[in-house]
Amino acid sequence: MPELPEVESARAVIERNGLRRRIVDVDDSDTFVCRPHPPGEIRHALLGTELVTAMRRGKSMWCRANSVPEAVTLGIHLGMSGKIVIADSDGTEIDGGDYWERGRQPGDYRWARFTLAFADGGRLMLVDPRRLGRIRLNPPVDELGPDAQLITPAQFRAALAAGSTAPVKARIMDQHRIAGIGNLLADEILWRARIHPAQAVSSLTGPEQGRLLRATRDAIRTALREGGVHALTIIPYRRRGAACPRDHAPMRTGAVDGRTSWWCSAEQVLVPG
DNA sequence: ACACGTGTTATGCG
DNA sequence: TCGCATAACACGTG
Repeated sequence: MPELPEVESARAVIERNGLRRRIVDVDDSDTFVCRPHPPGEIRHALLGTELVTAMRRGKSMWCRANSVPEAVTLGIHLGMSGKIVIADSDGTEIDGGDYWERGRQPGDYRWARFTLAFADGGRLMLVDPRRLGRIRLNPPVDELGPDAQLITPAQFRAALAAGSTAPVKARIMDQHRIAGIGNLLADEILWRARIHPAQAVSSLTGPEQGRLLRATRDAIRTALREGGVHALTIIPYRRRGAACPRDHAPMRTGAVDGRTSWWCSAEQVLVPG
């Protein structure tokens, strides 16, 4: 389910198949997913327009509509269980990969929480069982940190600004500082960098910061190339009884930043500080 | 029946 | 006001 690589897949789906199609109907009746907009507000803003761009920063996407006189952007966030599905009038379904299916079959739109209907009969849907995804107009994307895929060394150092006792895992998952890293990607990055998830950011050494940036880039590049976070090395070893695939020490688990975390008991050691 | 969850955000506390 | 921890959100799955 969606972290940066999956969201990028969804963005590409919209870019390939959702742009330059006239919007003739909008279902924005799910007030939880479309909050804070009242029903009809998003519909009114988009009727008669076409989406013309599909952008992404971190896990957030937004599409510019060719509305006049004022520009409108449609913000899309997949949450934990959201997926973009585009179906043509003949029922052919184009999706963003297999990152969330859980037995769902093409044509099963029970959990369509938001729908754009196009003039040719096609539809773009946010399919989202848990309804933790979100649709809104003009999302404040500037509040997000730099995209984790594109972040520069200077931006990365700034995001790790010292003077904080926060766990490093919480810091790299803070979307306001670095955008795009979720729970699974964070575990992979920290495992690659051989850093304990609960290590205080203020205690990270220069070499550790360097390893962290390299691991971030490598993990994201791999996940993008392989089609999602499922392809990352450590994911199959996030389970009771597993051994680290590098040194075969037992994997440990615990809650860090309120999230289930897994790390190698030998290579990722919590040091005081 | 019950706990869990790959994300975000409101709330409370020091 | 800031940083941080926690609960809440919603609902399918094991």
